[in-house]
Amino acid sequence: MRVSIRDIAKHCNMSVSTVSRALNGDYGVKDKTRKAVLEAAKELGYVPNLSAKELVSRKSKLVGLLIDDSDYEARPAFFEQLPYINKALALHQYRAIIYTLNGMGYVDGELSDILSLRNLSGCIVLSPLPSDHPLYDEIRRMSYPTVVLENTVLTRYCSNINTDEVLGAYMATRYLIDCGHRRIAFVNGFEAFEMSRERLEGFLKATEEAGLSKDETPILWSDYTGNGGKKSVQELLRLHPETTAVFFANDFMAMGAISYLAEAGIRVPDQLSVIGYDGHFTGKYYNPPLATVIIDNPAIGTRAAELLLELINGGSGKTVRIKPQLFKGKSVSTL
Amino acid sequence: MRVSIRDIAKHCNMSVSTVSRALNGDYGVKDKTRKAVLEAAKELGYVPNLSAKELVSRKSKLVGLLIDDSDYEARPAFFEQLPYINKALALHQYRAIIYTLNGMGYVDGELSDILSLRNLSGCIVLSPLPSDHPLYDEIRRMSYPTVVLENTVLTRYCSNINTDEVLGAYMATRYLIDCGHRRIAFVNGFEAFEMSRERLEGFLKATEEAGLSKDETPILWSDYTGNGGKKSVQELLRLHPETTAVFFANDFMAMGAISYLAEAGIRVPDQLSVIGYDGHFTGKYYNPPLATVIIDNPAIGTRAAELLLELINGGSGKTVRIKPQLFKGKSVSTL
DNA sequence: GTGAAAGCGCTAACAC
DNA sequence: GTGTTAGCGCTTTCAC
Repeated sequence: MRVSIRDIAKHCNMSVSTVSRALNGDYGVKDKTRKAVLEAAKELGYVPNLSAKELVSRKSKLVGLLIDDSDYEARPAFFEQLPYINKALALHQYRAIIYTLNGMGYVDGELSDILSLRNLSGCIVLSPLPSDHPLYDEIRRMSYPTVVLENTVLTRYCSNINTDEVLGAYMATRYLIDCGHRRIAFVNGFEAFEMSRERLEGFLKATEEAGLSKDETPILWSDYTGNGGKKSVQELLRLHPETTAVFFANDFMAMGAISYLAEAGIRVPDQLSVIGYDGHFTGKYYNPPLATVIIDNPAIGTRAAELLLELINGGSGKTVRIKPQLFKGKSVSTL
Repeated sequence: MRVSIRDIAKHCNMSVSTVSRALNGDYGVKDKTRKAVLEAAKELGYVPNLSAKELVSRKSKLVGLLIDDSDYEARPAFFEQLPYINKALALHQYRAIIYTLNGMGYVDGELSDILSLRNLSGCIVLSPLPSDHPLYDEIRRMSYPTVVLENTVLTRYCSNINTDEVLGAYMATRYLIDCGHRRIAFVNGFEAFEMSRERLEGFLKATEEAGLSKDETPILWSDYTGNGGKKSVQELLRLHPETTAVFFANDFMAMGAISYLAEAGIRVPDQLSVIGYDGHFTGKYYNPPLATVIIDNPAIGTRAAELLLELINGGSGKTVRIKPQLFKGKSVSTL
């Protein structure tokens, strides 16, 4: 049978409350007592029962991780963040339950239910969702500690963490400009995402600063997938054949485009320069190695977990911005 | 305050046990009673307290997902499987806790502790680990429902699920042979992994069947990373310049190699044919689209969860093999 | 510094 | 078919 604190108490000739206090590092136990308890616990192979702990304390050392239940392509960042989230949580004995929720079929109140069902201490919303998604409204009304990625949802109980997307897009565009390009197209992802709009802002900032006209810098809207990138670049070549460089709002679109261009006999970067966004790790093995803006997913994962722990411990919601970094690769030529 | 079954009982003028029975779909309650309870539950906004349920029933609807806490490159499959695992589990109200364990620093007994700490119903070991890893020994001794991926650990309480690696590697090699190649190299990953040895077996089966000699079919050992692939292809060109096709035991090695080859001015597939393994989704956006063997991660994820649920419900350990599928891409030429 | 006792929300005998 | 009651393993007053 399983060893409980009652067994330890018996073994040590003490009461269960003393054992409990000793085990939990509370004050009010003699060093000697604590030592005896700890020893007995080890000897008997005691493993605490968290269900019991959670029942009485009305909270668990469990947090929810929410990701959108969509295609894998839509959420590469999550998977680079996860180990870091887990590591930061584990430092404080927290664990993560993964919820894959259907972004489309979201039912109001779902999140609150998820949280209260298991007495979760809080949650991290990892997938970017359209800014007007009901989940965000619910978070604004809730009083559960929550951290939201890639979206601004700031309350007493909710922190945000984002890459500085405006800066990232600015850096990418600026790099193309610095390489002598003036005919620069931007292929963006879904407009409903806050990050898309911010990336656009960064693009515009750089092009305007360089005095490039709207005609020189066409903007296309796509869907963040490789296929979408392929289609967009086809359209781009048709409508704006004078383009010399394209900034794709993520790496997969850039890859899909380059793959298509190669088949069409258009060489990257000799005939067309391409830069992506995200810093997906396969980019460095791409042919050619893909210029991109690296998002610091380890930092985001770690900070997201830390922000959540702060909220759980009574802190207030805040916003954190992570700096991106340019990776030049070999997909951009100098004119 | 939070609504409990006691509140519902009061509200309906019944006892808590009746409410409990009604809520849990047990027999022994009149339809009318159940209906009243269900209605009251909804009206009052009742959310069950799983901690309490778990405490008394001594088990939870929680399973552990174990992944190795190594570089992202080492575990792409997991991330394609996760949504399917989650979906299959959710069908039976199960949820997954993610444990990132340090494969290197594994302490004997760790897994059992993880499982008993939260009364987990079982676990799925998702990352391939060296066959002699102590974790597998522990699983062989344990009596917790466990599903192991990519390794043969079969007990009363432990099922396996694997891709048919021998077949997959055979298909890849056979494809190269069918395209007229006779000088075929194989760049494998870590030998300590069961899947590596099986992939080798498939390679050998195909080459022997075609009557190719050992000299014609050199074997190199690498590490499943893009960088490793790059280094291996360099070595290969030096030692076996007569090679016309290379089979890499995963896609990232193949990508790293192609990326290097392009820089070195060697065209794929014109001068050297390349096929990978895994079917990583970025392969289809690669330049050129990468020939590979597609592992059916959705099926593996779903089946893994189902196997675990079977074990939890008293079933016995079994082995399941999933068929891989050839994707021809454009990285292999016909001689 | 330690013990006794109540109770967290729920299930499962056992009675009726 | 429904109610009563005794816990599940633990924390936390409140005494002493």
